[in-house]
Amino acid sequence: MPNNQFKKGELYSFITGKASTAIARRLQKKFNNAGLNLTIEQWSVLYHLWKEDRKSQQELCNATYRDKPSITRLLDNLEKLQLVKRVASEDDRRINKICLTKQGQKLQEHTMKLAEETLNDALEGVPPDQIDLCKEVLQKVYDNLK
Amino acid sequence: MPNNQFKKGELYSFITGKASTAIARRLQKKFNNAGLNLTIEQWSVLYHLWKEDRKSQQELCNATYRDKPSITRLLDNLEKLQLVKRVASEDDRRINKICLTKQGQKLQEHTMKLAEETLNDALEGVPPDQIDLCKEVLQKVYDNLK
DNA sequence: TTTGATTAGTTGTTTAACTAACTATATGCC
DNA sequence: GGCATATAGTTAGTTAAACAACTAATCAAA
Repeated sequence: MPNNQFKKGELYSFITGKASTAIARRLQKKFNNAGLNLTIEQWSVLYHLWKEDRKSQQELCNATYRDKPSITRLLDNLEKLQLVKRVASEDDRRINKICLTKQGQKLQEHTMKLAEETLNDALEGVPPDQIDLCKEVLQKVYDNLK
Repeated sequence: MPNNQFKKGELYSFITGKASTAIARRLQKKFNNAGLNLTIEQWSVLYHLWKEDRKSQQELCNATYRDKPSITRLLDNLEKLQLVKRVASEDDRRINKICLTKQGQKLQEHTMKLAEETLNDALEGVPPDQIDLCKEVLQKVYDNLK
């Protein structure tokens, strides 16, 4: 086995796991320490609803890069936590519009602050132009695989 | 809510999810298409065993950034597939040395080739120096959060 | 207008991550 | 030797991802 392949393997682990899971774990810990009973996955759904409410489940799939069953279950749990409500669309009865509850809205400010902190922790000492370039590379990777 | 926070949110989603899950999904598909009954997570454990056999479970935890229960279950499944075997250490009976079976060894060449293909697909058109810089940024992120 | 295809969402099943609580072995100190 | 502590690994319970198979509503074309 040529050594080259293991080098690529290292690169693979960088891209697929290490940094991204570290960020998610850090944010999750901040949530837990703040007494917020919320998973990162649930937060990532709320995030897109804070930008624009009343999205359909399909729109949430596209926004969060998840498939439909994943969104169904995440919304099940978010409804149990009374953070969102499914509201049947009047125009098209197949569609659920997902609405934030008061409680769901209230979480925005605090959790976004914790997310910002997490990113600041993560990116400390990384120059802005390198952040931009890294973002470009990751976007390119995503586009390449679309 | 200042718009700045949503910009950071976008960055967050770039780093934590999009590209990395796209790569993993692509490789998983290659495995499935090749008729390999193997998850990416299982493969990532085998990967470290191919580099060096007879690692303890704790060493696999460190190598793969997983906790002990995760490794326990992954090894349960890898044992079911008869790709590895737990062998009690003679020096310290708390320790399991994880050994590749013949079948486990045989998977290396094919799957590493598919992983290399996946990385080539993912990184097509990205100059090597940008790949290196991206890798450095992700390493820095990981170190910042350690 | 009815039939066929498409779209939106749900359910079932398997695999995996994370936390907490647990057992068993080893180590260090008195 | 005996006790406290640390280390290696397992088990239990919840949440989530991926895939396949499913229901219900809509749309389009004959």
